[in-house]
Amino acid sequence: MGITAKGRATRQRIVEGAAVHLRSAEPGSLTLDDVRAITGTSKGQLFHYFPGGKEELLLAVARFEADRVLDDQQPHLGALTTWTAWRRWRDAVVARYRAQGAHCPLASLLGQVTTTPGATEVVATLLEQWEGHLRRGIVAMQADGLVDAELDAGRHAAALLAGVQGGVQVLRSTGSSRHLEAALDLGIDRLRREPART
Amino acid sequence: MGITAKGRATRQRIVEGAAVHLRSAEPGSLTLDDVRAITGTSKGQLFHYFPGGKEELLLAVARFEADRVLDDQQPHLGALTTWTAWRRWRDAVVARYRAQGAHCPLASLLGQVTTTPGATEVVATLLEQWEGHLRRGIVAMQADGLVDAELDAGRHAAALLAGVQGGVQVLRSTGSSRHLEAALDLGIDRLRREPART
DNA sequence: CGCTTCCTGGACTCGTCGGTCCAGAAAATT
DNA sequence: AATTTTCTGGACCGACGAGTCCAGGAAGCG
Repeated sequence: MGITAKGRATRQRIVEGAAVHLRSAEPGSLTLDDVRAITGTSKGQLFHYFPGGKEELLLAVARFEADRVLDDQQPHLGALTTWTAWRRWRDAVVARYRAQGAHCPLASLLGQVTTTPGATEVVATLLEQWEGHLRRGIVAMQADGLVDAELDAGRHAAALLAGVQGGVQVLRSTGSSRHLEAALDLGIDRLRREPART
Repeated sequence: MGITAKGRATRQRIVEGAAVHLRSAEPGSLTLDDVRAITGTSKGQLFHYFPGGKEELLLAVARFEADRVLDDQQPHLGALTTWTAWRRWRDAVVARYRAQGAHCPLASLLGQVTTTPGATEVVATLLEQWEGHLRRGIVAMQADGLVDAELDAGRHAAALLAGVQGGVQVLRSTGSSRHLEAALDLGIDRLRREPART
């Protein structure tokens, strides 16, 4: 019945191994043989733990990576209640993606999953949580009178998230973090100056 | 010697046919047989016109599509000299990507090209031109006194481009144009209110 | 018309990769 | 200890798709 501790360990090893491969120089397209090689497992095990085959495996890895994305921005992202926190968050994002360079594990991953409901769901969830953190941060700042209460928090959170996403994408293509930094700096700065309206 | 008119026509037919396929429901991965089927050509022709094989073909299609991206934003993008022009440009971008929905031909295309210098070059060029238009628009507005002259045009152009890119990406994942619109509207609005600084 | 060059078609090869299958080792359970 | 379940290894298969090759048709050219 069910699964043993050993089994769970192996499954975990597979997911993490695949993730490691994605972070390597040339992730290109991840093949099951790649996973086998890096994790020291056999085809049998792969299909034992992921009966849905490659797709199920990749989706598991995608979820794993999606969690990392947010984790890497903590603890700042979870407590954007002061300008200092925003600043630290900004730095963490820039640092993370600059270090990552052209290799966005999630991106190269999702490029391989045939556009299936599962894949979009992973992305949607990630974006939702991310934006939620930003929005709650803005609201908290408003509650403390640090940001104009009139400002539409949801709208600004959405725009900021878009800026970050786009900045990262440009960074992946050109290698420069200029756009990411501009989007972050101007986006955060915008929160300060909103009261100047009319 | 060289190439005849007939040959050029065939080559063009191949590129455009491939582009059509990418715009269809399930572009997934474009195979040479797909191209063959849709363009009524043979393997021989494909390799005759693209000796570099699939990669060279895909790159040609990518360049073709990249041009379309900017063309679809004209004439507005080329003459962002009034607030009305900015508004129209904004609407054109939203309309284009909303219509396109989850299918970004360029994105699904570049996902298939093994990260080669050629691929990044296409993207880099596109982004560069795009940003150049935005920057020149801001500068023009500054010259006419419609935008604060102190404002860093390059920085704002970069942030705006990032917002658009990210907005489109979110739209591709979630189907909602909320982020794209927020990024555009707040980004453009920011140009108006900059003088409020300090 | 003869000759060269370009264009077209499609059969064929060959590597890759996801997925299947089953035999047997290792644990758990009684 | 017996038996049942879970775990592991790897040989094997079949599909698919990129790229090769060459024979033959069309078009330019003296």
